[in-house]
Amino acid sequence: MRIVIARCQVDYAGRLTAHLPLATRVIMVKADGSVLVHSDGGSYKPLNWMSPPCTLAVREPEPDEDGVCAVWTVQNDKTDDRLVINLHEILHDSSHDLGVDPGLVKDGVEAHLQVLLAEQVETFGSGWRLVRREYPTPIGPVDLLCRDEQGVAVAIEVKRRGEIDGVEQLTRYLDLLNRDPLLAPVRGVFAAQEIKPQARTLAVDRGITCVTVDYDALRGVDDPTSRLF
Amino acid sequence: MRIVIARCQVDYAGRLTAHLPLATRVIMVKADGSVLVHSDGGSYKPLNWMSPPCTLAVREPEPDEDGVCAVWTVQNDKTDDRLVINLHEILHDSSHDLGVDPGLVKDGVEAHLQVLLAEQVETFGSGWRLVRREYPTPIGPVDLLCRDEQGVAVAIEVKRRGEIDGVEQLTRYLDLLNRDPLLAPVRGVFAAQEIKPQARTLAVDRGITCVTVDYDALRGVDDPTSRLF
DNA sequence: GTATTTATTTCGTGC
DNA sequence: GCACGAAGTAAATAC
Repeated sequence: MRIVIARCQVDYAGRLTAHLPLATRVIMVKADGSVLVHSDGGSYKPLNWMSPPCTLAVREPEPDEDGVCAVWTVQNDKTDDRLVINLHEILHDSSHDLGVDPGLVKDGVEAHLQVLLAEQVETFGSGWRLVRREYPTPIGPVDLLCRDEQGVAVAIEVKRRGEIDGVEQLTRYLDLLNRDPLLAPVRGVFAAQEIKPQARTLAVDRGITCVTVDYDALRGVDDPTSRLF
Repeated sequence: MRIVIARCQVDYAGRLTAHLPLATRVIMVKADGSVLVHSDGGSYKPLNWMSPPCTLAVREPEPDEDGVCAVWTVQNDKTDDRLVINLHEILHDSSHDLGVDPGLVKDGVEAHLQVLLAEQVETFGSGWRLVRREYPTPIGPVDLLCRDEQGVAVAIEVKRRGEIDGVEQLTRYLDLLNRDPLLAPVRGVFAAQEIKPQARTLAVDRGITCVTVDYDALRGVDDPTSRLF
């Protein structure tokens, strides 16, 4: 990992064209050759960057390139994406051996929510039972297929954040499932930690029940031995 | 901007829980208090981070925290998201004044594609004319509304990459527009630089015409004085 | 390998 | 300020 702090001007050409005027920024060059240009604010996203696989070439400035002390060209090895950095003044330059990172361990994503709800289908109503998780259809699996207390089939779409796309997806599943005489009529439930107003409106309009689920509460009831970690 | 290179262990708790085992990494602390933890590879995305607004608190290790030389806690000011960094060995620590960044100038996104197509509706067929760009409907504006060579109304959805969502969106617009007796019948055209097979299948099934557009060719014909820069 | 879905998405834009 | 759509989306996962 090489870290350079420099007054520089950056141009990107590839899927779009972007330009950064002359200013002081941090340039990170990673072991795989990828380059990140960061400012002193904003989010975790760099102002400009080049993803691996790519190659960094350094050249001296031409006589007419006024004030430039070096030109870095980072060329993607597979596409014609290119990043050109005109360095005007280098304020810091250091290299460090970091080794390979052991990587991140995660928990709490949609998959886990689906597992928890499958274990606790009574969240939706007393007497409900799970038919199966990832119930297959020709256009993809439905998250959960259940039977309610009266034995009526219910297709449940699980999202962390419920948006309009999820309602469209569930609608397509319901259309298909209702063609199956062994299942029909099939009701729909849209379950998410948070449901956007537009999504809720569309769902209700289509006769789909919206359920807001509490992830922490589900996790609290969860059997600790089945935890991901 | 403060840059620290250290052997550290990182834990995030918030919308999910994530853990980074002990390893050497780069920690960036930006002027707005945000923190980024980078490894020497992967993408431009940090392994772990905290977005502003947030506050960094540093404390001495407890006697039972073996091998830890400092504990950094980065707490989001608005949510209960928290990042805890256990520093075991600091290999580098420097601070730099970068000033405010003048920001990025972009070109080539969907908006520009829409402008180019609006200027060159004959791309779709000889004799076509533009009624208006961003034609309003109750559920949002249609990218382009045109009349074909026979005067039939056509709603055009423009995307850089044509996916199934875009077809769903155009379908909703067409449903609405076809209720307007002054417009009906309204045809649909799905225009993108690249159209995914599934999206194409769905579009064709719904009687929507798919058009693959060449951005470079459109730009080549473009009047240079109307360019964004 | 390709296609699909998710994301601690982030980021802009319109209301 | 909130809601929605796009992103040089990137990254993980299913097929």
